[in-house]
Amino acid sequence: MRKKPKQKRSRQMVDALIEATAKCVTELGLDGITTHHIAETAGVSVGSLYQYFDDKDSLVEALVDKLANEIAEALRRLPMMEQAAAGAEPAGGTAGLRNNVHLIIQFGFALLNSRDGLYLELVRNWHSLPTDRVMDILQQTFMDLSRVYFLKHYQNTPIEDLHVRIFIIANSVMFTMVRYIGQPRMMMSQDEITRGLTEMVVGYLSGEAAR
Amino acid sequence: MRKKPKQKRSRQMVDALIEATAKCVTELGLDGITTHHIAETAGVSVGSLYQYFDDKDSLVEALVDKLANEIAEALRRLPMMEQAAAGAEPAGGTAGLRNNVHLIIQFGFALLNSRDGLYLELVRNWHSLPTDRVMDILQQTFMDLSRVYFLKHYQNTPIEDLHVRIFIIANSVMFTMVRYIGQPRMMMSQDEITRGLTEMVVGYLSGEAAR
Amino acid sequence: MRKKPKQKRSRQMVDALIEATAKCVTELGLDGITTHHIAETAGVSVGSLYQYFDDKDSLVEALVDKLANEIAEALRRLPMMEQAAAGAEPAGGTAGLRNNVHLIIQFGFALLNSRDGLYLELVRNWHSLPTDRVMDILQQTFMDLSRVYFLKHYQNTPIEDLHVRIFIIANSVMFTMVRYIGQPRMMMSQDEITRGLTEMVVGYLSGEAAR
Amino acid sequence: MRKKPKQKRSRQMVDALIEATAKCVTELGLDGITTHHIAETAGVSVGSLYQYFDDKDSLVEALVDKLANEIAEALRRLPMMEQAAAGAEPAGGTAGLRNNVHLIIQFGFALLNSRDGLYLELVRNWHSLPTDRVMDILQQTFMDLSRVYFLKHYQNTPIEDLHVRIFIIANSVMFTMVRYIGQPRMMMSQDEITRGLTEMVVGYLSGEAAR
DNA sequence: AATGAATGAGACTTCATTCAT
DNA sequence: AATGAATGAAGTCTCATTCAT
Repeated sequence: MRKKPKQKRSRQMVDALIEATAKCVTELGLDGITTHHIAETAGVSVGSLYQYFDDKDSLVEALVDKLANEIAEALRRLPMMEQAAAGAEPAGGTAGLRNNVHLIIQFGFALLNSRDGLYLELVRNWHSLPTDRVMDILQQTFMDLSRVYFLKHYQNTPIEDLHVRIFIIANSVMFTMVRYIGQPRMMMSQDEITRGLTEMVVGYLSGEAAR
Repeated sequence: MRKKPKQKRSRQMVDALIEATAKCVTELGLDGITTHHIAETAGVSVGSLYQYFDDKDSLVEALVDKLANEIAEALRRLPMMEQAAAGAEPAGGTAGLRNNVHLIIQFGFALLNSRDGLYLELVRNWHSLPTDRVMDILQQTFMDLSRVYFLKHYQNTPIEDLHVRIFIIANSVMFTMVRYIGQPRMMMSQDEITRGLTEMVVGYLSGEAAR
Repeated sequence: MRKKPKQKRSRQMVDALIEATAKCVTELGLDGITTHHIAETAGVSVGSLYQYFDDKDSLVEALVDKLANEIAEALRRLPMMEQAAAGAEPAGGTAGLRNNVHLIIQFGFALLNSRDGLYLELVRNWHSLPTDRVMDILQQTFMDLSRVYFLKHYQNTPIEDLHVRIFIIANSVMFTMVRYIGQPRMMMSQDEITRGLTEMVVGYLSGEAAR
Repeated sequence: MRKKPKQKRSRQMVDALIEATAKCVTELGLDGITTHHIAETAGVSVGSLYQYFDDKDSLVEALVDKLANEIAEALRRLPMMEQAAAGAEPAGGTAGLRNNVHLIIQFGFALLNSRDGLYLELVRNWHSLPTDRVMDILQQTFMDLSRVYFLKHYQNTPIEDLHVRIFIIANSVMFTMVRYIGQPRMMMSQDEITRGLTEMVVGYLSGEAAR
């Protein structure tokens, strides 16, 4: 970012531009956007755009950053997360785990379907984006959540490779969902996918080898 | 494809162009390639390129097609596949399944790491490619393989949602691997990922709910 | 036209581009022009061209439009037209008609010879241009003029097929002139053609069958 | 033309290429044709095309030449022409003239509408073609025909400017017809145009000033 | 003679970025 | 600070013509 938006005016401008970028991405796809489109959508001139952002990529980066924070925030507000944060004892047994996994996956689907597919488009193009921060946030969040469970139930024999499991699960779930939504002809219901993913994840997290 | 390469000469040209496309993709990324680059890499003129392909996209499509066939071929040559095709009885029990899953995942990693990351780059950009055929091939292959196992072991109570499981597994495994390889700072070994994925997949396929 | 040239600067640019197009057409022929040529002639970059016009055709269209208006304006300023517009009584008898027809044909020749043959080149290529508007303007003008005469002299028995006569005359005169000018080796003088055309037109308009 | 087609094979090839050119022109328009299209339509290779013609323009030139001869031939076969050639006395008075003019104009319309608009397209593009020869042929023909009439009827006072009149008439008639056919929305019938043109021409040829 | 693969100059158009006002 | 006109490099694709076989 070229300038630190200290003044109110500037922050408004920056926000407007980021939001315009979001709109353009949903409407034109990540590589359909142009600086003119974004400026026009934001109701400002291209010149102003370059006053606040070094180049087109910085804009997208800022958008991704913003969304990452939004997601982190939304995650933190999930019931289970708040409970965990509050030090509450998680629902015991596999049933509780399954329930929470299920909720998170539903949350993921809701996210990917929200904002007119903005997240979907961004996840699709994650490889040309600085998505790492987002994934980090997600993984960290899941990690925190999982740790609570495992500290609780298997504290005697802690899982060594938790970070590996989290990595695998996060990516498996996320990209399976994205691929599913992207499918034109859906040969299976979202509910089936949700249940399947839940099954897989719970099995993996609580499986024999986990102990 | 604009012309049916009947003559020997033509097929060479087509192959050279596709191979040049492959090279350019690995060197410049999928959306860094240009028709001139490809032609130059193939050692011919742009005109020749358009003599054999309608446009740039057709070239990429041809490349994807070719690779899809290569992969299908390679899969068919995997020991377990040949045995299955030969009607051989699969190794019994979970151990046999685990072993095969492990082998397939290793095969996948080998594939993604081969060709200087060509596959990696293509999978990354699957959303802007006619990847469906490839995924179809892969899923079909896995489906065939899985069926053998399940017909064998659970023929009394066949798995209703096999296609859902295959979809989930194929995407989970593939994109987790891609994400792993794409990670600049690897915090875990490929072996850990391989074992983790194997664990997850086997658990999912042979879990309680599968019966 | 891509942008409404509201600002002074814009209108200058648009005019410069249209004028450059005119120059290129006279120098290179209608299908010898290129966007780069035009931009260069106008002293701007190709990009600017596309800032104001959708494509090459739009430019030519704008040129034709502009010229059409110029011609219409010039016609309106012809003595006979002003008189007619003012409701003045046209010179009586065939002599008056002949005189006016003669003047219009001379005007036509002057037009086709002006601007370094710009009009000539455009009329030659009328079939690939939106020339309809121009012809409409011309025909309408002639129609108006003619009507005055005929209302005056033959009001008892108005000419039923006036529009047919105008169509025939307009095209006959215009293309005969164009063909004449295009002839490399002129075997007859422009004056002879002018008189011949006048003769033919007057004869046709005031002939027996006209009554 | 690069080679004189002495052998039978060659002449066939040349004819096939010219005919293919004709077909392409009617189907694609004069500036839609490509050498490949023509060669393919003729059922030969591009190379062969260049064996017999220097370049694309030579091909079109040959086509125009061929058509010019066909037209000349067709004209010569018109009843009035045969009679004139046979030294027969033309039908006396204006009635005979009118009748013949009418027939020629109908012949012209038939020609322009024949061959799927081939002639139409060529006349439209006369300016980029070596049409002069054709016009010469037509004018000469008309000149011959007219001369018979005028020698007969006005031999005492021969028309000085016959060539001017012929030039004017030929172009007037031809381009008025072309323009008429080209009109998408026909606001008048072909018959009206034919009669109008006849009227004009006859009036011009037999008018006061002609004597 | 015939073929048709190969050539490559050149046309059109886009769009990130700059800079004078 | 804001504007938006101007830039021009770069990319895609066409097609007349040549030349090795």
